[in-house]
Amino acid sequence: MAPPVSKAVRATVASLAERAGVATSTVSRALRNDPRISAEVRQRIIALAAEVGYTPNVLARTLVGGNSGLVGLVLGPIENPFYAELMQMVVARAAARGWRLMLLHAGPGPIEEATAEALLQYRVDGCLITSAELSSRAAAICAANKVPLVMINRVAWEHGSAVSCDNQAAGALLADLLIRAGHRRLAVVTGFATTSTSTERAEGFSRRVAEAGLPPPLCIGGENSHARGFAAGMQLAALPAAERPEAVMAVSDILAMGVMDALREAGVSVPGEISVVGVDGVMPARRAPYYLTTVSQPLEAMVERGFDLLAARMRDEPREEEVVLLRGSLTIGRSARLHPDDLAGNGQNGPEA
Amino acid sequence: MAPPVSKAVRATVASLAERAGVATSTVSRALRNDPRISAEVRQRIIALAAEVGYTPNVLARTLVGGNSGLVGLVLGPIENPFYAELMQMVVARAAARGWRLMLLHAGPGPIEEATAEALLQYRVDGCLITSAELSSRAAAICAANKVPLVMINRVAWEHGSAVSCDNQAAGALLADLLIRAGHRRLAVVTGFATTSTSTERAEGFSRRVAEAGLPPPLCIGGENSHARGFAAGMQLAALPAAERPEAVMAVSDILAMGVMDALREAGVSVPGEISVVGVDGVMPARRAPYYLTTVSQPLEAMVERGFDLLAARMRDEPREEEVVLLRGSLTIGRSARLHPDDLAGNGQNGPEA
DNA sequence: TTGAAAGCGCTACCAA
DNA sequence: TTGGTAGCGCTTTCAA
Repeated sequence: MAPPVSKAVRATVASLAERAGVATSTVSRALRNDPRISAEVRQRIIALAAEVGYTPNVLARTLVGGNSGLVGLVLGPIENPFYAELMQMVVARAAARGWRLMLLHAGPGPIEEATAEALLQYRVDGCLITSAELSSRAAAICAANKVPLVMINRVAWEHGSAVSCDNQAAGALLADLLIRAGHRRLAVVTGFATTSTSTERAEGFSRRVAEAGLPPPLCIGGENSHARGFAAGMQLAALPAAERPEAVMAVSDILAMGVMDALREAGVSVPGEISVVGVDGVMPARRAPYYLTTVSQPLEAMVERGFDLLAARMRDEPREEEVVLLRGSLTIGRSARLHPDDLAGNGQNGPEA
Repeated sequence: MAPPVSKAVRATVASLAERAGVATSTVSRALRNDPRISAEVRQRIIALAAEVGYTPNVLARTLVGGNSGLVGLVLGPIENPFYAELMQMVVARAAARGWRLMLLHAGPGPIEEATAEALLQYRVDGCLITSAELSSRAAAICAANKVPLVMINRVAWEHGSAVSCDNQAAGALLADLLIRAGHRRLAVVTGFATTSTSTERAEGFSRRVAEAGLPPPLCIGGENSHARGFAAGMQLAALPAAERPEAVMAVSDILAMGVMDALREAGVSVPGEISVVGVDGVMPARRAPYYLTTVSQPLEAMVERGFDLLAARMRDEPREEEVVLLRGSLTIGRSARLHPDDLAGNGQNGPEA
């Protein structure tokens, strides 16, 4: 084994061409399986490349006009396990497609302008966004420079496509479930009023409640965090038993977990005295002590469709900016008293699951 | 061929030079504040660049020999909130240093070789690793190509530097705490036997127990997950009360949470009948229903020191590969019965915190 | 089927 | 203080 000395001098098409006694263009073609290279020469060059451990310089390749293979990724606050799980899925599927991820942002708050610049500086092929807080200025930068944008778990605004769960349907599904179980006094714990996921889920829920002729649900919350869910739970627990809702839908699992933690800490039994359901289907909510009944988002499908949209727009396909809505699936847990017929749901959140 | 939709034609040093009536080299220097450019010309060029929305092409800049500004990031399984929190910190600190992150891996299992190749293909300046499972082949690739490697939360092996919490000390600290509280029968719930974090914490704990003349702690576990912690908790709950440990240290918070969930589900009170402590200091463990007593890792300091090490090695400073050990801080919660003197700890994990 | 040469956008070196 | 020019590593005409 040859001991590598100082700055590892990496092989290039030129060095390979020289050693193989051919032109650089021949090396370039052979390495990318261009059909008009004789099998003999191709084999020789490929073998040589492997021997010297040649790695193509993607930067140079991109410079001459190719794709960078880079996809920007903007994540929301990771306190919410949903984003963590989404990220993991994105990483897995990106690798499967041979795309590399540039992690631009993770956390609360808007993405800085300097960060958005990176999209251009590195000639990123496209960008995946899971937080609404890409500043409009940053969005404008992308639009002006034709960087395809796809949002996951958010409906798109001016520019870009989006894939999202059918949040209205999810809210309606849960409303039906709770109403069928006989619950009459209902409540909704909401997230940020500015995010489509929160408002749509609440809307779908409330509409169904209205259609059932029940009084409108009590609405509390206003932020998508465990802490806010906890506060909401305490609020509910403080209500006189006669006024307290019999069932509550939190617009996200993290909120639902907070609600459950607060209720139980306050001595209110879940689901004994109050039923709690959520939306998202995150891992921690599947386990003790929650065993949450929820609508699980089809994470893998969402990410795949998001990448499909991105790929289409990267190919400059003249398709409309589109919004793909995927249906979530009901996961029955033990956090809500349900109608016996509903206890045999698709997914199960319980100790045996 | 179909006419390709015009990609936005971006400004370049050449186009700026032409419009400004100067040479490209002058533009290049002006834009990077080279001192030997007259203020007048510099201003004019900078204004022009701003006017046309010029963005430098980092790829080209890197090609001529500069740094890519790219740092590779390898994460462990995100089921564990510790990795999610670590990631968020890494993103924040990287942005502050003007570095871009290339997210190579997130999840369990080893990093694929194809992924490791990206480090070379994109001329990444360095790589941050938080999972031990960078395959040795991938590590060899980095070593051979002089890509600086820094591990966080793991001790380094052959190649690269590392920054980690003083895990032995953390284990010892918790042992002292529990022993001082009067606990005599102790247990340890371990993670993977192959990760330094798990073994070191268990070692530090066990050594202190031995020094106190107590019988060696019961050891169960073997995997760093909530599920395994839950299983361990069930095992403990099934023990006859006379044999059951009075206190248990889990080597991570996620394990501790699993243990607590299982014990409580089995009707064993925590901390009433058994005390539980963990290590890491993750967010969810700070909240209801855990309020975990734990040793919190100094996340920000760890990331900062990790970046410092990376920066030093990127500058080719001839320093030794080093291991930086940072001390964690005790966070007192309500998951363990403690000596009254210890209840006034540094951090607090409680509803009022 | 292969080669020669012209760049991609940028920086660095050497002159002026 | 500025300009010209030679590449960085790669792909891609255009010729042979």
